[in-house]
Amino acid sequence: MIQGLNNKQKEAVLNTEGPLLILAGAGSGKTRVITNRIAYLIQDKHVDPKHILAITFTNKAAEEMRERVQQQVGMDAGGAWISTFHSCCVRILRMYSHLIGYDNNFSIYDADDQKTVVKNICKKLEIDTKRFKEKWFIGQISSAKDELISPEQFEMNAGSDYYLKKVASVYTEYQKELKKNNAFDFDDLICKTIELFKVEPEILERFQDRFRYISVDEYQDTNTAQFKLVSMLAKKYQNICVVGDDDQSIYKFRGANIGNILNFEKVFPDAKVIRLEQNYRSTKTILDAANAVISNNTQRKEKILWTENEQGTKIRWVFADNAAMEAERVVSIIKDFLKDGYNLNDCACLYRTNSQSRALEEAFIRANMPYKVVGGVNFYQRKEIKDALAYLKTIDNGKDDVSVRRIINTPKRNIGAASVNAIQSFANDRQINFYSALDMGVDEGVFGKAGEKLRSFRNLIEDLKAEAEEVSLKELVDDVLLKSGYLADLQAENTVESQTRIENIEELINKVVLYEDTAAEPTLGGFLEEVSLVADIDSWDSADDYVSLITVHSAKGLEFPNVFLCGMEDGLFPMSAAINSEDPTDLEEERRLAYVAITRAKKNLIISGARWRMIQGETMTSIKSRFVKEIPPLLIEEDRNNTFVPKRNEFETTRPSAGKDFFSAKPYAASADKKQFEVKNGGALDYAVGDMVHHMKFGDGCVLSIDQGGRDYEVTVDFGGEYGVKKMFASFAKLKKL
DNA sequence: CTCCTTTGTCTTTTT
DNA sequence: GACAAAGGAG
Repeated sequence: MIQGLNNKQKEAVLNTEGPLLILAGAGSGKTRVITNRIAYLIQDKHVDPKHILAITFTNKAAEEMRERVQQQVGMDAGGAWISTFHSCCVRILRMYSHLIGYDNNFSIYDADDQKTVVKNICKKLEIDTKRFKEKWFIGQISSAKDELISPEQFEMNAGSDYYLKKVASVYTEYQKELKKNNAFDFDDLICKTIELFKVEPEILERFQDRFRYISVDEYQDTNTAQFKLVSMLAKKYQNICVVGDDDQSIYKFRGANIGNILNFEKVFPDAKVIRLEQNYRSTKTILDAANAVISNNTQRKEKILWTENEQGTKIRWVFADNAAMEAERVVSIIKDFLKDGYNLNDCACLYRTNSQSRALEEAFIRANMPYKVVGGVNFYQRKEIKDALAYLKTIDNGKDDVSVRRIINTPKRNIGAASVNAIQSFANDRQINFYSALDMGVDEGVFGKAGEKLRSFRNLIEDLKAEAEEVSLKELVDDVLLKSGYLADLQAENTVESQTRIENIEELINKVVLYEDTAAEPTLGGFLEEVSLVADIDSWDSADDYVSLITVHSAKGLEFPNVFLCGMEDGLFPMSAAINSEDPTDLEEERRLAYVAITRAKKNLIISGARWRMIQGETMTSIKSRFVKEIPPLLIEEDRNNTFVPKRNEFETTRPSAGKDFFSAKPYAASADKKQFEVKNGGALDYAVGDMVHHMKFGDGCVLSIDQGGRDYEVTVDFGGEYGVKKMFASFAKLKKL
């Protein structure tokens, strides 16, 4: 069990009794320690697997850990709970949520559902959603829940503050609404489990006795509520092991509380602390760079990560002219790696924001190189999938108003807002759920002309409900799509888009089949639950050969021989919001994110950026990220194939909001359109000094001068009036001669 | 009631 | 530029 572990790691594995805090630096083998620890408990200490609870950050990590434990122990560790906080809580709530006033077949609401609920509440409370965004309320409510603040407490804390009072009223309504719909949001899963434990101490004790050995991975990213939950569970036996690295805390925005690392020793006073500081993953160069960057943070536990690995190659810095060319360069470097014997899945492109994947994707498609975008628009967030799931949720949980309202007119049944409002007010009058109101109202004939349409919808749902008891899940889903007319509608549309939607639905059916084949006791509720808790990263599979395109957040916990860190420009990474924030810890969080990104690399790290980039439809110019500048120059070299156009930096001054519309034209695509680019710039412009020209934004103006600047022309135009004299690049301004 | 056009917002990051 | 939400015409 402890072979091949270093002394510190051994110590961490063998210390099974009592509270233990493991501070594990990046690449220090913490996953290995946790799995070995669990295996050691089962095999050497003869602990029954059912007494073990291991919390991981993603389902993927849980699955992997389960496999590795099984491999080591050579037996089924099935009795052990290895899961995420959320799945763990769902499991508990499915058994006992009736004790806190919910049905055990509750729905789980995602961000979209939350927004729908809040939107309705705002309408009811006459809150202007232009001034107060639904998202803002959801954020406030979520942070409150992360800190275990109830609506009542929130109201009290709000005092006479106008804004907080508004939030309090929405929060109160929101909780009422969710309860009425028999639904939990993600935060509720944690909070309501805690509530259950508080209300029913004997249930808590049952779980305390069950989970005598608890471990929590990625401890730095737990929030207050999650910490409270594990503390409660571990209170009786005190065998709790948490593993984390404060330098990799990147979820502050989600309520993660670094204080948990400090608090741990307060809540568990005899906690032992073990530091894992030897890195087995990266070359010296990469590790030195990571250490240099993170040392600029003031808010951290000082630690020294070291490695016995070789020095390795220098980090490469690529600064391309625009995002397309950056992507081209990434692709060509990957081709070089392939020549060196690497596979595609040895390579990953990491970026700060999901929107950056597009430029890379285009380059990969052009190069005919297999790639996979991890994350982006989650499969389960697609319209067609959400629609299908809303049908299933309606069948499973008739109280789920959000789902019923979603599908009542999808596909089109000529049931409009008027009918929906009529049902809602009927429901309000009788204090019943939306669907019950629909059901009763139809029978009592209170909906007038719309009655027949509503009746056939009601009959459809009742029909499917009855069927759900009889047939397999797959048959049920098939029939939902068939009898609702949803599939027929898509087929009739017959567009490329509707075709992809059908394919996605087929994919969903595959997942249903897979679930039915693998689950011990497949149920509709079980399927819906599995589906609502998937993370982006869960779909990632290291076995297939493709390049991974992934956000830095999602890449946490992964490692690749060759890492491309793309879009390293000031304003993008770190984001300008963090740069301009009054709170200096925002920038530190960005730096930790950069640290996470750098430490994903084992052998080669390529950092790239683009001088010009389209952001929200506007082209911006940027400079090298401050984080790249924090890497000692000795460790980094300029990419040889860099194209450098010095003149362009002059335009930085025109950048932020003042020069908003300055480069309002389409960026040219990279090599595919290169010819076009050269013609446009090498060839003569069709206007000259003194000509009148037209600009999309500024209107008509007179050309004052044309200068050769870098590889483009700089044109100065006097537009007169409010815009005055503007300087711009010919290829971007798209001026038309009048 | 639906469809089409226009307008506005958005990009941090996710269980 | 992309997408959702709101507004207006049929």
